Amino acid sequence: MTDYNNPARVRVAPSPTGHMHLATARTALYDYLLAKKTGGKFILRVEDTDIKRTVPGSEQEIMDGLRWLGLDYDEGPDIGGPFGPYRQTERRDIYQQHAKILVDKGRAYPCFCTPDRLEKMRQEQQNRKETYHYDGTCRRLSPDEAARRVANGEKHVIRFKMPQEGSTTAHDLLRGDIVIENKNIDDYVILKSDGLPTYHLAAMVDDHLMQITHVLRGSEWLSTFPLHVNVVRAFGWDEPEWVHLSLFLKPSGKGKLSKRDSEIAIKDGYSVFIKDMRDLGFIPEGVLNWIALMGWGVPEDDVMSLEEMIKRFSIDNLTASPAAINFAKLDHFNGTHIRLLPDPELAARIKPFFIKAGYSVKDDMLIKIVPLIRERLITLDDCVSFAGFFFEDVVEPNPDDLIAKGLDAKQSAAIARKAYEILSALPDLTHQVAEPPMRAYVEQSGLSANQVFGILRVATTGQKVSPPLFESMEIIGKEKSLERLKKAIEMLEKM
RNA sequence: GCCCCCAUCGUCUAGGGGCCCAGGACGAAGCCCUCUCAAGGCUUAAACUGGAGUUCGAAUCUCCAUGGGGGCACCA
Repeated sequence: MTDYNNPARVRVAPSPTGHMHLATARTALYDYLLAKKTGGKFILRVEDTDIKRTVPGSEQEIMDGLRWLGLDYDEGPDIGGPFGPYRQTERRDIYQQHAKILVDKGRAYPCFCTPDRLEKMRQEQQNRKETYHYDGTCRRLSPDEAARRVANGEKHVIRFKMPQEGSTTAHDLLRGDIVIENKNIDDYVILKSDGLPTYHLAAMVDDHLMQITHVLRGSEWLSTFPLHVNVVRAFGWDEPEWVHLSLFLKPSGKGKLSKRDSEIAIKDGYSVFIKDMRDLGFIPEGVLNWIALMGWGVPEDDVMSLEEMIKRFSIDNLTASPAAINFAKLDHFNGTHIRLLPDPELAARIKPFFIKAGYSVKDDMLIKIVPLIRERLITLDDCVSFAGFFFEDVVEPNPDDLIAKGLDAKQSAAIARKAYEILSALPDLTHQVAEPPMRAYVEQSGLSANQVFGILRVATTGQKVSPPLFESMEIIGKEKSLERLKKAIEMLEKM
């Protein structure tokens, strides 16, 4: 059982090597929930030690993404904090000092093997169908000789000296003890020849120095978990609590979700990148609820706000098995949370989508439209296809759509003329005023409401599917509604 | 190939030895409501990977097999 009474310090530590991914968002969410639940701190640390892979703008995208989701961090590269800097390339000296500590302790050693030699060795081992492992050439160097060569300026890396005997037991909150034979763990490079650390050093040093209490990370780290535990112990530090989260799988369930999958998803209006989510019309509440439940089992009432998630979150309810992502479920949560938004809030959120589609939005009209389309939206972007016609001067219906089901153009025109007659005689077209006489007409004409209202719908909105007819005409206004109806009559008469 | 992790409806999951001929959600199908489309309500189909144990009793514990996933870099 996890103690939720002590403030936790948790961190999300993405590397700025591309677009921010769903999995990063979920780790951040759980981190955030744990921090808030315990009154602790949620920290963003940027792991940018691989200069070659660093993508400009990526760090900003991560920060924007976290804020868009509403996962505001308490400490981070742009806002600082008591344990900074929060960008690993700015902590270079710290890692070098710590690498030296390990070397002095005899727990790490300089390695002068060239990348070429290593690559050749890898090839040979592969040919012999062996697992790649460092052959220990430099491990066998005497400390004096190694020190001399380092002093001579010879190019080198620092490797961690794994014990060659025995086994390591590492404890994970979700999976219990993980035991592995030490001989199966290589002497990993912890400090590269460019002077920057690898993850194995940097993350361990930072987590300790930043007083991280719980490390939540993807289960792709499970295989190097025992190494990390050894590094921490070599320093003589206390370990944080470790939680290896389940992986996200492709929608097919075949293989780990990768950045490539976004290219496929985008064709269907989905994405695995947070920045796309926003543009596609997904809202943070929906995305959060969706990713929260992949890897976290809640018995019932699975529609939750961030606040509710904080209340209900528990590490013990996290699941260890990989989860295939399911965009249909994202639709569901997005639609559900859209329906939960108050009118003015929803209005503010859909406005940019109308504008992006080229409409000039009138706010007074927008607020009236919101209740009509709320329960019809899966994404915010859907507002355009549902309600764009409200901001249109004229609509261009497909003539064939004006013909009611089971009737011909002539009959449809007659109905339209009658409707025009009834509606134009009314003082205004509020739905309370307009609907009763039209219902009465349907009644006495022997036609179906579907037929009559269908013609009116296509005539006034220009589309076969629309928000409720009379409520829509009310917003369009009497003048414009009749104008559109008249035009439709003309179209029908020409057929 | 080697090492590690995981295993309940199509998907996400509840389940901690009897409360389970297995519950919820998404999706699917049907019905109701209905001016279209939704939303909403009701209903149905749909799962404990297999085999050995342990036990009076196993979805739950153990082992093996199988399947799935991850890792095997001077990447994170």
